Amino acid sequence: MGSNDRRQREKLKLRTKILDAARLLFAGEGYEAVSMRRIAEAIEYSPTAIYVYFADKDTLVRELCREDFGALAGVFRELAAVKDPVERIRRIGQVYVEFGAKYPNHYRLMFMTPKPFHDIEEKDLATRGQPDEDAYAFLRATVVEAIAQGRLRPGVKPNADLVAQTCWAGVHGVVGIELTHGKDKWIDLGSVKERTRVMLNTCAHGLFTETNQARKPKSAAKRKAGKR
Amino acid sequence: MGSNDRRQREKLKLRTKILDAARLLFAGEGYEAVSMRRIAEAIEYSPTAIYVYFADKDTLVRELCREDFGALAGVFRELAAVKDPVERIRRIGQVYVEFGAKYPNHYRLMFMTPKPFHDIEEKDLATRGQPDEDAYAFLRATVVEAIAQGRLRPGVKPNADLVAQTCWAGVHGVVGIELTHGKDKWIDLGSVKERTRVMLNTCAHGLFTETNQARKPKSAAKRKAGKR
DNA sequence: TTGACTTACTTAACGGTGTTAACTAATATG
DNA sequence: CATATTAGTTAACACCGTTAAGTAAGTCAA
Repeated sequence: MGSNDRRQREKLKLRTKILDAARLLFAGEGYEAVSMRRIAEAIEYSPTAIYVYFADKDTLVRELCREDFGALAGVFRELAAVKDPVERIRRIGQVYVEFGAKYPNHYRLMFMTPKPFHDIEEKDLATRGQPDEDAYAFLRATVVEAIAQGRLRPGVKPNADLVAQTCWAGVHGVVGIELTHGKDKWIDLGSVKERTRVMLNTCAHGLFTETNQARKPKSAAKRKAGKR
Repeated sequence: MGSNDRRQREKLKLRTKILDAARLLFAGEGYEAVSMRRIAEAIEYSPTAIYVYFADKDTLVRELCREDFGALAGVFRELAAVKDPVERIRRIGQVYVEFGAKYPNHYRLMFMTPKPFHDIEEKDLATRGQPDEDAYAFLRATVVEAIAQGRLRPGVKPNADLVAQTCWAGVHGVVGIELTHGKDKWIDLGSVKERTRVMLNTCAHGLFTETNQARKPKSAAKRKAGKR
């Protein structure tokens, strides 16, 4: 039955070929440019062959994004090494913006396009492993940690989701403006890097307190590890 | 020559009719749903008649958005009455988010879709009166005022564009998340209103200082007007 | 080994899209 | 009154995502 294995391997190979061809078009020219017919031409199959591997165009492109955003989740996992939770949030934000700026079309699809109505309420396993959800979970966990350490600025409601969503919205906005208005001439946009820095400072000062609090310099001085 | 006038009036009337038909489709179902043929059916003309009035679909829909966003610019103008610049920025943000949440498709087109490459560099008059540019100019002017009053938090670089863009990115992110993930089940999103509030507090505390500074309670006490 | 079944793929077509070319009828102007 | 312009038409082009129907090849039980 080894031939069955071979057939499966070949199937996977074509599937990969489809994804690669689609990725090339998508990354460079965006969702609209990815047409079933163009992919078909690239892989030298008929357009309908693609439907053996993917239910429709949207499924195909989303799968491609899911794969590529796995890389983002990977970088996030490395950031677990950053001890200080507030500093970790800064790093998450930095990485997030870099990723968005690097893969604008991926970002647009994943974070600027509503998901197609998944009408069956298959909440459990179907949605596991989605990089956007994982990324949010990671950010949220970091916020939980910060709250547990009493790092919230007085007056900020200790709601992990609310705080995480505010941080997310901040960097999300920076990316969004970059992608949508980055090439406009009427607005004097500085570098993404600087705008990200200012946004992260704003979130840090607006939502959290520094490790070294002015009033308790001694107790804070103990926690030197994990700072940049 | 009076008949010429009448003809012009009738032309304008049909133009308006086209825009209204397009608006109805666009607001409810989004850009894709606005097809030249659907509009044509609604106004009982042939699809090509539309091209007498608008160069292409994109021009049509953008014109429609431009008109509707004039309302936003109008609300902004009212906000000029708010004396305290930081408070005014909060109000701008509130109005901005409300508008985005109310007209998601308009917002998506204006602030989440890159403008089609306007290849001729007609920077001057062609782009005047664009509501997005006006809105940004208004926000920026308010930031300039805040800076002039020495309201920047120490450590924030006194760059009006940078600060304005950070505020903008903040609320832009709140709207973006609402529009894209507002109906997702995997994320625990609170109300837009609350998320906006937290974001605006974050910006206020992260970028500015309050009028009543702790160290100078007397000089600050004089400025009671314009505060909520 | 043969016949039934399954898999991987093809061709042809359906109903849609934005847009253009060519034409017509009505109006405005010299 | 002839000519030019305007506002609208029909028909077509070149795409699009997707499906139905058919085909050739491989698998597998009898």
